[in-house]
Order: sequence, then structure tokens, then C-alpha cells
Amino acid sequence: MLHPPLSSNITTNGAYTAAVEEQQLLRLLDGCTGGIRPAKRIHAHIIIRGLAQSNFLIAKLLRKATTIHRPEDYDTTTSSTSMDYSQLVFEQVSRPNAFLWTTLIRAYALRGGPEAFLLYNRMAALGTPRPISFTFSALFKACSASQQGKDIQAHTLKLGFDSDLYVQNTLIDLYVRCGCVNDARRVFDTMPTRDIISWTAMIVAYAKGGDMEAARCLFDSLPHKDMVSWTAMLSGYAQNAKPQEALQLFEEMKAAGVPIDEVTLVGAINACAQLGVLHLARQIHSLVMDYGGPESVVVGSALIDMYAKCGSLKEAYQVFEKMTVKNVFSYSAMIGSFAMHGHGRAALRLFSQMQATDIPPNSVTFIGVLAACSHTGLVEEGVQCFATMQDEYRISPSADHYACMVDLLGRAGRLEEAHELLKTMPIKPHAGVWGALLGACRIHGNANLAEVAAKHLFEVEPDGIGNYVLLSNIYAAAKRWDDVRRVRKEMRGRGLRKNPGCSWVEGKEGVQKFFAGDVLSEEIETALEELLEKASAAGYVPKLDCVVYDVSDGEKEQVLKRHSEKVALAFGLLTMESRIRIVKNLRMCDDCHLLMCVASRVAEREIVVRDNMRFHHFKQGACSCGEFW
DNA sequence: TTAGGGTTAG
Repeated sequence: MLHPPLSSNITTNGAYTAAVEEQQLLRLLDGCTGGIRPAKRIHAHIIIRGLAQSNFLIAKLLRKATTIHRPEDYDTTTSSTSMDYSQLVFEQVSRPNAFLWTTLIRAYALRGGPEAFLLYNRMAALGTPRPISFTFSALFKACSASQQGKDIQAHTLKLGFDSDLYVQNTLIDLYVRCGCVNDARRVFDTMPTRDIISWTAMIVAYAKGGDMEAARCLFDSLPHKDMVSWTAMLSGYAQNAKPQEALQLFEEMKAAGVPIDEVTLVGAINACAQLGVLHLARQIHSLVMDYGGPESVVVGSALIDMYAKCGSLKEAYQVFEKMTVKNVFSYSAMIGSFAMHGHGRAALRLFSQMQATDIPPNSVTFIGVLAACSHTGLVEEGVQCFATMQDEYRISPSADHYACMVDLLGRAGRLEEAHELLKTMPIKPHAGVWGALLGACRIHGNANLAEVAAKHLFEVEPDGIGNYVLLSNIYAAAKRWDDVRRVRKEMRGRGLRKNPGCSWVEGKEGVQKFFAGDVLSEEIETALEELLEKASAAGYVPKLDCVVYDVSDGEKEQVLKRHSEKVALAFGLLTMESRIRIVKNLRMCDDCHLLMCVASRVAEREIVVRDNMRFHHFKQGACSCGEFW
């Protein structure tokens, strides 16, 4: 039996017995897994032993009962949640102390919603007990808008918590979550003492705001960095499209002997996915295995995405299959992976499998599903999924979903329908939606509708350089040179310059990067010439329309020849014995696509190209996209 | 009590 009968409390040594029993129950609570049902069992013991008024015990009990993400969060026998139960237990304590109040406030705060504030207001109205610093760190966690934070901050000032490290650190974090970098910095600057947590929170503030130089400046001036501050910096680089800097930091971190955990690895995985370099991906994967394999679904989902973006759909699927716990992220990542490689049917099959589980798809899942249909020309299926999303899953389509639908219809040549959908959508179309229409106009050579799309596009995204390039491409294809000049003049007037095309390719001695128009080594120049000769003999004729300048055909040919992916291909032919993998920063042009097709046949090589849209796998003269891109 | 993480269209 766990406890002696109640009567044993009534001894001359009652206080001593109670203390011993409290210790026993605390140990019991420490050993319990958390969740509502185990908590209820221990609560029964607490009541039997007459300790239901112990603030300390009850606070610990509530912390256990309200542990989130446990299946026991809902008790089917009483139809109550752990919060209903905790509230009830709390109300039975006649003199709750500040710690007990705070425990309940924190539990509500972690769940979101207004209850945390209501409870605090009740506490403040009573006037006793007075809040403690813990109370405010819990309240700041409950805030989701900076104004709420400012209101609570006024209370901290009044009660003298304005120099408390924990309170101020949580306040910085709140401003970071709300995107208020300046407010976060003001708190940071006025703190009498700061610790590594204050610094790291501030590094994150700058990283979220895209100011990686300011983040780096703080990071460099931190005398004692820990794993979290290193990881914050690394992830910041990855999130701001600076994968090389992220991986460089990862190497430095390892060299400095800083420990690494799953969060660090996720940052590195993410960076590697952006670079698209497969041998690096494999290295990081084996590092993950050294750390015990992808134990969390977070790492697994990141790995799936990484392998897909590095061109290996097979390895992405292997990771997915091996995952023992799958969730909406892992399914969405895998469906999106099939989509970017043009495997629409496989994406739809996996989506069906997902529907048979108890994991409901979310709006991101549908982006993947719709993109898969769009990249494979499965128009009716896409239309059907768009309806299912709304009717069955009650997900209202976002502008991104409309962009997919406009792309789906437009790509398939149903331009008017796409335009009609766009005009009747209930939310404001963003640049992506008009961009999809403009892209479809390019494919189907509809310069008139392109003008309509471009007009709107320039309104919502006046500095989107790609839009001007796309429009001038469309005019160029229609040989409307005056219009081409007009667009180019507009670009110049706005101080916009074309992003230089850039490709990188995996060689034996690392990754080689090429820019369009680079001066080439003799070796590469020769390899390129030989390739073009062989291709011409096999029927390749340069698509001069791809050049948007009104210059002679000879000059156009020279421009095309220097496109970075062609140079990368020539380099790959020289250095790689088998498959050639190229990553490009912009969209591949029609001419390069054609040459890749022909080259895969005449050079008898598999070529995999990732551009900023999707993957193309070239093999024996054909592309996996089936010319539908 | 307080800081770092995964899937998103053109």
C-alpha cells in the first residue's frame, strides 16, 4: 500500500508526518509521465492525505496535468480537458499563492487564447498575492501582439520588475515574435544586465528582420557562445537564403568543439537543400545517423525536402518510408517533392494514402497537390482537389492556392478560364497570381493578355525584376521590338538590373559556379564547342527568340552559348563520369532546355537540372517534364 | 520561468 491510513496523521508528530508524505507525493509526481489521467490518480492520494491545500504540491500537480501534446489531454470518461480539470483543482485551494496562480496562467498561456489574461486580471483585482517575475514571463508568452506586451510591460514597471532578467528576456522574445525589432532593441539596450539568452534573442530579432549583418555583429561580440546562440546564427543564415554562410558556420561550430543537436542539424539540412548539392546532402544525412538517426519528425521532414531539392527523389522517399512517426509536415514535404520533380500521379497517390490516415491535410499540403497537378498537366484532377480542399476540409483558398490554379489552367492553355478565376477570386490577388498568368501567356504566346497581367503585376510588385524580364521575353517572341525597348527603358528608369544568371555543378573537386557571360578556360570553351557541334549534327537549332535584345542572329547565338547552365554542362561533361547535376538560380530558357535534351542523347549522359521552379531530368533525348513546363 | 528547428505558388 502506498500510504498509511489517514489516522496516522493525527499524532503528536503530525507536522513531521505531513512533510514526509508531501515528499513522497512529490517523488510520485516527479516520476509520473504527465497528462490528465496519471495526474488524477496522484490527486486522489493528495486528497486522502489531507494535502489538497498544499500550494507546492498542487502547483506541481497542475504542471503535470497540463503538459501539452499528450494524448491524455482529454479525459473521455468525464468529457473534460486537462484545463477544465486544472481550473477545478485550482478553485479548491482556498489561499493559492503566486506560484500556483502563475502555474495556471502559464498553462493557459501555452495554449493561446484570452484565459491567461483573465486569470491575471482576477489575481490583480484581488491584490493578493502579488505577482512574481514568473507571472510576467508567462503573460508575455501569452501575448500575440506587441500592444498586449506594452500593456503588460506597464504592470511590470509599476511593480518593479523592469530590471528582472527573465521578464525582460521574455519581453524581447515577444517583440521578436511580433516582428518589432526596434522595440526588442530598446528593451535590450535598457537592461541593466544581460545574459546569453538576451543576446541570442536579439540575434534572432535581426535574423527574422533579414538584417544578417546586425545579427552577425552581435554574434561576433558575444564572448561566450553556446550551442543555441551558434544555432540561432546558423538558422538565421539558412532562413535568409544564405546557405553558404550557414554551412560555413556549421563547419566552424564543429571545429570549435561546440556540441550539436537536432536543431543545429535542421539548420544545416535546410542550407544544404538550398544549395542543392547532393554529396553534401549525403554527408549531412550520415551525420544525422551518427547522432542516432532522424528521431524527430522535424528532422525527417527536413531531410525529405533536402534530398528532393538535391535531385534525389529516391532518397527522399527512402527517408519518408523509414519514418516511424509521420505528420502533416512529412506528408506535405513528400507530396511537394513529387510535385517539384513532375511526378503528379505519385503525388496524388500519396495524397490518397494520406487521406486514409487520421492526419488531415493542411493548406500547405494542398499547395503541393495543386502544384503536382499543374506540373503534370492533370487539370481535371487539380480542379477536383481545389473543390475537395474547400468542401471536405473547409480550408479557404489563399492567394497562393489561386496562383496554383491560375498556373494549372493557364499552363494547360485555358488562359481565359484562368483569367476569369483570377477576376472572380474573393481575396486580393497578389503578385504570384498575376505572375502565374503572365507565365502562362509566355508559354502560349499571348502578348495581349500578357499586357493585362503585367499591368497589374507592376502595380503590386513594381520592383520585381523577373516580371519585366518575362514581359520583354513575351514581346521579343512576338518580335515587338519597340515594346521590348519600352520595357527595358522602364527597367532602367527604376534602376532595376537583370539578375545575373548563375549555375553551379558538382565536380570531383567540389562545386563549381558559373555566371552567364563568364570568360571560360580553353578546356571548357573547347568542350562547349564540341558539344554544340555534336548537338547541331543531331538536329539542334538555337532558339534565337530566347534572346530579348534586338541584335543580329549571330550575336544572339553568342549570348545563348554563354548561358551559365550550358557552361556548367560543358564543365560537367569534362569532370563527371556519370550523371551531371546542375542547379540554376533563375528559370532555364527554352534554348537551354532543348540543348539539354539533345545533349543527354549525343553525350549519352543523364543530366539533372534544378532551376528556380522545378527539376528537369534529361535522359536519352527526352525530359521528365514532357515539355510541359 | 527566459533564447535556436520542418512542408508553400509563379
